[in-house]
Parts: sequence; structure tokens; C-alpha cells
Amino acid sequence: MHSKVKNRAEDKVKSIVEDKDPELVTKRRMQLVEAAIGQFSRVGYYVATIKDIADAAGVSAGLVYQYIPDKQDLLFLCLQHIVERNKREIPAALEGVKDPLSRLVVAVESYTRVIAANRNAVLLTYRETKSLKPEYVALMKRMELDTNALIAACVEDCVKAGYLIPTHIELLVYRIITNAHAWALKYWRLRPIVTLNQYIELSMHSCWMPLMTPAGQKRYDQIKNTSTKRKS
Amino acid sequence: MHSKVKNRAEDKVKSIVEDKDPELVTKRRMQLVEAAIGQFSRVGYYVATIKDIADAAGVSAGLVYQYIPDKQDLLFLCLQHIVERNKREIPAALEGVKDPLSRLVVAVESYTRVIAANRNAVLLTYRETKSLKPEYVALMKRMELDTNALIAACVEDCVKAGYLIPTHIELLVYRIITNAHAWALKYWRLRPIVTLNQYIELSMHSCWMPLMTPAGQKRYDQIKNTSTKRKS
Amino acid sequence: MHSKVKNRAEDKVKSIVEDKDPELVTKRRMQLVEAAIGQFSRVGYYVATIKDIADAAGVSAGLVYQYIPDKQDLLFLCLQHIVERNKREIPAALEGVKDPLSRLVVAVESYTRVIAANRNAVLLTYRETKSLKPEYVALMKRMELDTNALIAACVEDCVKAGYLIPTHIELLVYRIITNAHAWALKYWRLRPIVTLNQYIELSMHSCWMPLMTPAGQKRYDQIKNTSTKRKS
Amino acid sequence: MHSKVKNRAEDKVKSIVEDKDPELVTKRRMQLVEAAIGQFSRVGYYVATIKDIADAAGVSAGLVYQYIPDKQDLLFLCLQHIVERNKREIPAALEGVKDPLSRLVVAVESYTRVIAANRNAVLLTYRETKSLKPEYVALMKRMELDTNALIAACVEDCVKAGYLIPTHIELLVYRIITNAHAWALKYWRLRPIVTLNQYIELSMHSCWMPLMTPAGQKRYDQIKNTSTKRKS
DNA sequence: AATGAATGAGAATTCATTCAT
DNA sequence: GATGAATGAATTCTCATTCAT
Repeated sequence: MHSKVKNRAEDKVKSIVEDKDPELVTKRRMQLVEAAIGQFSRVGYYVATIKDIADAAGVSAGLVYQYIPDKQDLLFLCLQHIVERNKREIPAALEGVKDPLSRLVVAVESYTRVIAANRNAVLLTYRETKSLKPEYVALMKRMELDTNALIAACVEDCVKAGYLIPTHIELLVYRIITNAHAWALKYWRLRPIVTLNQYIELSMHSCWMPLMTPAGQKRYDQIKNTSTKRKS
Repeated sequence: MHSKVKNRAEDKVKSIVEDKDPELVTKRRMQLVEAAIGQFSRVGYYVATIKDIADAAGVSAGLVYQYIPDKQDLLFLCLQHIVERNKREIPAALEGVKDPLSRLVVAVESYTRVIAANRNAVLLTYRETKSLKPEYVALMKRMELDTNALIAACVEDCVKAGYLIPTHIELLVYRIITNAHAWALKYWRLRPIVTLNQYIELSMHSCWMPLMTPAGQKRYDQIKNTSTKRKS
Repeated sequence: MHSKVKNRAEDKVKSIVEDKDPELVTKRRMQLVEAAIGQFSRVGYYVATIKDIADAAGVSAGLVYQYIPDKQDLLFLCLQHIVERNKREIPAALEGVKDPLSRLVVAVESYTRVIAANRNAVLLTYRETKSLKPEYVALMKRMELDTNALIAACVEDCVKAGYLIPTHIELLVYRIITNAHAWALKYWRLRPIVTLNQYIELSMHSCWMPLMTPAGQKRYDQIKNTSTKRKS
Repeated sequence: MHSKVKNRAEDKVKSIVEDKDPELVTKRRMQLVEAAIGQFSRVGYYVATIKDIADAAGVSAGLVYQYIPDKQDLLFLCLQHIVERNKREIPAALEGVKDPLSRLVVAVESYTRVIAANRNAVLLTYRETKSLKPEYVALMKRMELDTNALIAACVEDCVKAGYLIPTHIELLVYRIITNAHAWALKYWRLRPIVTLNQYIELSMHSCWMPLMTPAGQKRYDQIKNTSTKRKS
């Protein structure tokens, strides 16, 4: 069911570039998506014109339509790009990390940092997802759930390993996620009162810290010692 | 400085209605703001047309311009209305509640409930605040801080009363606020997994629960007992 | 079946003017249709711009869309207007004419004359009917058949009255119709070689003259005598 | 004067292919003209894109401009091709036919059949000739007159031979021509009520049959007998 | 010769805003 | 005070045409 929606939507995006050089298509799309994220972030979907975006990308307005069916699809490609970039970071950061609690710490931190690094892009997803047509909104939700699942797995492993007390996992994940997003959404106020590192310590980890078992507590102290030593 | 900005913006809003019956002006504005919140929430600021809004309000398109300088200002009036409604609820709920911890519990719950009750309106503030001109954005931020201050005061009193350990108050308040907003922002996923009451218990109160002193813990149990008894 | 198509098409045309003063709507539509017939005739459907048409009608481009859903519909209204004008002429001319053969003569002549008087408009129907969407093409065909039926009735009555020998009526009607249209279609060559009156005598009437019975012949001579006398 | 117009137009068409292999030019032009007739007939001149036509011809869009100066000229080449094809058929059919009345019968029938065989192409000439620039329109008219002259000669010979009574020859030819075209123009209605053979008998020949002398009548019976016998 | 990527001019359409009634 | 007709600026999207490869 889900793959059907996905395919239909992706078919449309693909249809106009059927007989084009795939490498050029990828390059142009990236160029356009990056320019579009910039413009959409700056002034919003409706105020940003295709001409603006084309100018920002250094191409003609007409060229946009050789690679993107219409403005809607460009927005979708932007939001997709943003969400996938956010998601991609987590597995990369977890690479080689074995201990469940370490994995949770790393996942939360890497996710928060990628959100922080793409603050305006994250804002864009909050502001403009509604501007997509329903089939694309469904796709965006699916992608968000995919991301959540990565963190949920870390939490679950911590529970299984006896580091965290059993809890409503998805709800906890949502607290983590929305707190990370809050850094982007309320940056104007948070940045003046804390640094990102403080924010991660005080707000992000405090989501799950209270749920730690004594074993988890002990493990966490080891982790912090190690990471502190490594840093120094 | 802040009041100067405010005055300039409000002057503009007032100028066109100088010679009109103030009661009618208030009535018409409410009518329009409510219709506009409905339309803006449904389809967004740019897609909603003045004609749509006028129709929804049961008046002609021309009339809108007798009471609102332009579409931008209508959006501002809407967002202002939403934020003030959210803020207004807290003092009303705190009325007569004396105990600092009870006040915090009540403040958090009443705020969360008003957010939940005006879910779409809250979404609107997240989506469309950027569409305002800078001077209005500044005003919106100021109003948000005013609301936060109400909760911050409750937290502060709890700390003073020895119920909560000293903490970064404004940061804690932001965690409370953004968790409340998360109910609106992620309703599509949260509602299927928890009820609002569960959400308040599991997510809202868990922001500050871990910060409680033993005295706070004890006080909280009493509060819960009382409220449980009262309900039964 | 036919009326369903008709209604759907007409609904669309009506929908945008639902709450407007019907008199003004009629006036504006006529104004636009007349300007559009002029422009479409002059340069064709695709070359004529809405701006051209609006200018020709003495209104702004935006106004067009208050009365016409889109350019396609404007074309349809034009073609409909032309065909109905052509059709309307026949019953008016037949008013009070009783003799079957006289009716046929009058019908053919009045039809040919209205075609001749609206030469460019008729050309337009030939050139641009294909530009309509299928549902409108179907409507146009239906209207053409309605017109043909008026002449077919005259032929049929002549056969019944014994003035014409039995023949394939609809085919004969089509020869009359297309010969009339030929005056418009080939005006550039016909006008230099014959007058309209000659054309009617030599080409139009020669469609059915050979099919006359002796009684018809006799009747026809009487008619011509009368009309000649009346003229002299 | 006429040849001057012709030359100017044709010069333009020739200029871009000056230094190319003439055989390839002819081949490519045919390829493009045939593809273009297909597309123009199907959707009309303005809706058919150069890309569509190039695709239909199995070449790239860029190649078109190596053989055709612009879209206008392609249309002209198409219409010219159609008219010349129609014209070419008549002399071929008359080959070896000596008797004047037979020649007229053959000319009318062969012309009608070629029109019927290229129905959509004929429609195209009616719809799109106006889209040409004036100098091309003049050329098209000239070619139509050339075709007419072929039939006019047959009629004239019949008159000279005493088979037809003297008449307005060019007007008669126009009735023949436009009746033939009517099969294409009104195919949607004619085909459901008669076959092409019936149409030729009932509509085409009835243009000139009433003008036959007794000698013509007699000759015609012989022709029909022969042709009937030959067929059986 | 052939390709197809890129351009940019142009057209339909929408809608905030004005203003005569 | 209220209306809604009229305006016109602005935007998306298309496609003939060019040109480097």
C-alpha cells in the first residue's frame, strides 16, 4: 500500500527525465534543490519564485522544468532531501558503536547535531509540509517514522540490556525528536541562553536519563569518563 | 523599544477604523479573525484568499478592507489572537491555587489542554509566523515570552519552596512549552499511540518530575491523592 | 445522454458567475464573445491572447475571468454563439410562409445569407472546433444537427406535398449546408466570379432543383413569378 | 508576380540546406513532413510541438532545424504536400481515358477518393492554412486553382463534346470540389448515413448530372454499362 | 550530421486591493 | 456601512529555437 503511493509519486518525478543522462539529472536536481531550500527557507514556498530559485542556482527558469515537473515537486524534493539527510547521519554515527547505551547517546547527539546544522531546513519542513499534496505528505510522514525507528531501536536495545526501565518507547522517541527539533524551532530564544552542547546535555539527554536503571547509571558514568578522557 | 515597535504596528491597524463605531469594529474584527484562522489553518496563508475568508465570515470581500489594512495584518491579528488565547488560559486556571507545586501542575496541564484544544491554530503559528513582516515577528516572540514567563514563575516558586532542585529555569520552561506544542505538531502520530491525559502524564510532567526534591515528591503524592479523590 | 453532457458543460460555464447579476453577466459575456470572435477570426484561437480580446472588448484582462472560466470556454461560447445565430435565422424567415416549396426556398436562401453575412465566424467554426475539448465538440455537432433538422423538415414537406421526388433527405440537406458553407470557405475565389444572388441561384438551389417533380416545377415557376413581380 | 512570391518563399526554405546532400535533404524532409502531418492532424498546429514531431519522425528536435527554417515552414511543407498529392492523383487516373464524359467521371471519382483517403490531411488544410503567413496562403490558393483547372478541363471538354449544356464552369467545379471536401469535413455525420460509393453517386455526380444533354445522358448510360460489366 | 541541453520570451490565470454605488 | 465589479501586477509553465559537442 505504502509502496504504491511512493511509486506513483516517484514515477511522476521521473517521467520528465526518462531519456536524459542520469548523472546530469542528479547534478541538476541537487543544484536546484539546494537553491530551492535556500529560497524556500528564506521567504517560504509561495513567496519564492521559480525565477528566484533558478537565479540562485545559476540557471534559466526554463531549465527548472527540464528536471522538475512543477514547483510542488521541487518542494517535495527539498523536504525529502532534508529528511533523508537528517536520517542518514544516525547510522553513520553508530558505525562501530556496540554498547546499547553508547549507541543511544550517540544517536541522540548525532541527530541533534544534524538538526542544528540544518536548522533552517528543518524549519522549512515544519512550515511547508502542509503545502504538499496529500500523497507527498504521506510520504513525508513515512520518512519521519523511518528516522524515528533508528532511535527507537537504540532505546529498545537499552531496555533489553537492562539500562533503561521499560517505557513507552515510541512516545519517548517522540520526546527526543521534538526536543531536537525545538533547537531549530526556538533557536531564536534557546541560542541566547545555552550552547548546543549544553542543550544536548540538559534537554536532550534529560529525556531518557530519568528512566535509567542503576546499571544504566553506572554504564553511563563509564561512557562519560571515557568520552571526557578522549576529548582531553 | 519594544513598545515603540508595537505601537507603530498597532497604529497602522487602527488608522483605517478611526471614525468607526468601536464596538462594530471589534465585532467585525473577531468575525474576520475567526474566519481567517479557519481558512489559514485549513489551507495556509497564501492559498486562503480574502474572498474565501470573507465568505466564511459571511461578509463581502470589500468589507474586509474597512476593518483590516491588508492580508498581512489579518494574519497578524490571527496569530496574536491565538497566542493570547493560549496565554489567557493559564492565569484563569491558576486562580485560587496557592501551593507552588499545585500551581506548576495546573499551569502545565491547562497550557497543554489549551494547545490541544486549538491544535490547528497552534500549527498555524508555526507555519505562518515567518510570513509576517519582521516587526510583527518581533511582536509574536515577545508574546511567546510573556506566556513562558507565567510558567517560569511557577517553576521558580517551586524551586524557592524547595520542591524542585535549582535548574536552568527558562530552558526547562522551553522543554515544557515545546512538548505541549509537540502534541499539536505531531498529533497525527501521537494521538494514535496515547490519549491526551496519558501524554500529559508521560511527556509533560516528565519534564520536571526528575528535578523534584524529596519534599517535592511528597507534596506531589499528596496533590495526586487529592485530585484522585476529588475525581472519584 | 446528450442533455447530461450539455448540463455538465454548461454548469462549468455557469459556476463562476453564480452570485452575479445575470443581466451584467449576459452583457459582459456578449461583449467578450464578440471581441473574441473578432480576434479568433483574425488570428486564430492560439495566437489571439486573452489580453488582445480584453483590449478589444475594452476591459481588463482580469475581468475576463470573472465571466469565463477559461480560454477554452470562451472559444466554445463563441462557436456556440455563431451556430445559434445561424440557426435562429431560419425559423424567423419561415414565419408566415405556408407553401412547402416556398418554405424550402426561403430556408435555403435565409440560411445562405446568414452564412454569408457571418462569413468569418463560419470559417472560425471550421478552423477551431477541433480546439475544443471533446465534450464541447459533441455539443457543437448536436447544434449543427439541430440546424440541419430545420431544413430537413422543409425538404420532407416538399416530398410529402409531391413537389420533390423521394430522396435521401439528410444527404441532400448536407449538400445544401455544405454548399452554403462553401461560400464562406471559398469566398476568396467565389466572390470574384459570382455575386451572392447568383451563387444562391446557381449553386444552392441546384442542389434540389433536379429533384423536382413536374408539380414542383410548376409551383416553383409560380413562386418565382410572384417574387419577381413583387420585386418589380 | 506569383512566381516571385513563390521564389521568395522557396528561397527561404532552401537557404539552410544549401551545402547538404540533396538526397538526404529530400529524405529528411519527407520524414519530417509525414510525421508533422500526423501530429498536426491529430492535435493541430499549435498543440503539436517540434519535439512531438521529431519523436514521431524518430529524430532529435535539433535536427528539424537543419532541414526546416521554422515551424511555420514545416506547416507549409505539409499543406503543400497534401495539396500536391491530391492534385497528382487526377492526371494519373485520367491516363489513357479518352472519352470526355469518361474523363469527367474518372476525374471526379479519383479526386473524391484521394480526398477520402487523406481525410485528416484535408481537414488540416482547412484548419491551418490561416496559420500560414500571407505569402504561403497565396501559394496554397494558387495550388488549389491548379487542381481545379484539371477538373475544369474535363468539364469544358464535355461541353465542347455536347455532353453537357453550357454552364458556369468554374462555379460547377467548385461545387464538385467542395462536395468532395465535404466528405472529409463532415465525415462524422456522412459516414454513418452513406458509404463513400453512395456518396460519390448521390452527391458528387449529382453536381453535374442535371446539366447533361440527351447525348450526354446516352453516353453516360454506356459508360455505366461498361463499367458495371467490367466489374462483374 | 545529429544530438539534446539550455535559453528566454510569452501567455494564461489568480487574487489582493480599490472604489463607485 | 456594505457591496462586489473591475483592475493589473505577478507567477507558473511551455516550447520554439540555438548551439556546443
